[in-house]
Amino acid sequence: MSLDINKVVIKTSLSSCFGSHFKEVEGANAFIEELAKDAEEVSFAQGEYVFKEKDAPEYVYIPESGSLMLERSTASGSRQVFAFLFTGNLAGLSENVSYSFSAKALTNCVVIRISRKLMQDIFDKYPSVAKRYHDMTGHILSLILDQLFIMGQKSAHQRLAHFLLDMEHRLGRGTHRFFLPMSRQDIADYLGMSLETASRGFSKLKKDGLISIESNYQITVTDSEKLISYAD
Amino acid sequence: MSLDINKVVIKTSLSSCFGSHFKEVEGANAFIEELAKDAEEVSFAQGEYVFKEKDAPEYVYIPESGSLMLERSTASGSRQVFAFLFTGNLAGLSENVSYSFSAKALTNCVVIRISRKLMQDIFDKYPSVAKRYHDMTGHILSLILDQLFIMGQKSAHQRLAHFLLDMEHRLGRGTHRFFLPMSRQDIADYLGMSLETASRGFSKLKKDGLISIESNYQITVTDSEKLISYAD
DNA sequence: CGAGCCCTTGATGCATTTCAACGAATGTGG
DNA sequence: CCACATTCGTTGAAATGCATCAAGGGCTCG
Repeated sequence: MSLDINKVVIKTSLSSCFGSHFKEVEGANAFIEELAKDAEEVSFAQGEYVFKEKDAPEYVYIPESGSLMLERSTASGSRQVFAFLFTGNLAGLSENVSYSFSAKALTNCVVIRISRKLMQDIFDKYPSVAKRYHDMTGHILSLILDQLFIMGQKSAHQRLAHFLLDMEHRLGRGTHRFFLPMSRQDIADYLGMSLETASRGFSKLKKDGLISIESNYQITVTDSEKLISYAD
Repeated sequence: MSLDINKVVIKTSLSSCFGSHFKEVEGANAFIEELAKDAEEVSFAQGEYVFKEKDAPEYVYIPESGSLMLERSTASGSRQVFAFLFTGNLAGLSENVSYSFSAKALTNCVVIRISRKLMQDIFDKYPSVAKRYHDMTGHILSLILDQLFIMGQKSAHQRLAHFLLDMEHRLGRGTHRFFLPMSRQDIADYLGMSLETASRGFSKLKKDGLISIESNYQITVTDSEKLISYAD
């Protein structure tokens, strides 16, 4: 039940999650001290579930290394992927009765686990922290609206192009090259298309010279402008 | 700059928005007093915009009578409808820099307009009210996730069936009969399909005896069970 | 080297879009 | 009050994008 808040990966994850100027927020330091006492690092192997739908939402989670996927499955076996989470993203923020989705480890990963009770106690003491957290919720809401917009508007190949630009931005660390931690099936379930359509999309973008595929998961965007205009 | 909080429609709208037990929340009464002083009723004619994308998000809005539609349009003229709002729903809750969508009046309507500054002041004074508001945001987030799920999973006709069940629930006031305030085009843009596909969906559901169409906008669900299993 | 897994590619069929015409309801001006 | 225009919804036919079914290829691991 303790967290080494001096570890670089943890500092990085927290500041990426709560924002770079979080330390200036009143109560931020107290919050971090509480994390040091009560939060934990937890490891998950690839394919394990960090939490499942219907679990009581006792914690929120911040990936420190590795990737997660938020998904909801139906009785009939089909699945919708809601989001992919990387270092410093936040999972499980706003459900009350139970989670409405599961979080699955895409890779071996380490997550920071924070109890909701701790969050709530800090919110009660430090409204500024609560406000920041609420802003984060609003930001996530707007990201989901963007996703909804894309799902409603674009053709399958356009959605894929859009997805790749998002991944380039989030995984590329300033370069055009990135490693996808998820399978074609995961991508397809995220974008609401079949595995085959996703695969054909990759092939087409490659053939048209917009991306290159070093290996199945290693992608480079070779023509950002065209990819952007294709995704438009 | 004042609101008659004793008017029945206003009481109804507020309690439907903030929840029936809101009065028991610490600070709820103070909040309502502030509304009485600073909030306003504003009227809009059918087709007018309550707010537009890129407006500074100065207010939040609660429809008191009539219906709103939240939409985002592209330069190329296409449009995604994010939600339909009726009495007691909430619009504009969580954007920071600007709204990421516009709110259009589907009918002549009256909305309660509350300044964000007032909300923030109350939140600072009464964390319980802030908490309730945050819970509402979380609830909306889960509604949008449901919508995203539906968009990713279902066929066009299934999405339409799902939509009609939602409208029955929200507009039917306990009966199976309801009046749709939006056009076929609006429905199509909400569900990510063409106007014609939406229309064919209505026709099919009617032919199969799951709904009856008294007029273009007056719908009765005649076989709930079948409609539910069709939407599943 | 073979097994298993994931990805790719091809062929086919179906769902949905697009294009086009028609019909119903509403409003307007002669 | 009736012709006419306008708007919105329905329906049909053709075209197309995507899913599905099916086979094959490449990679990894034992």
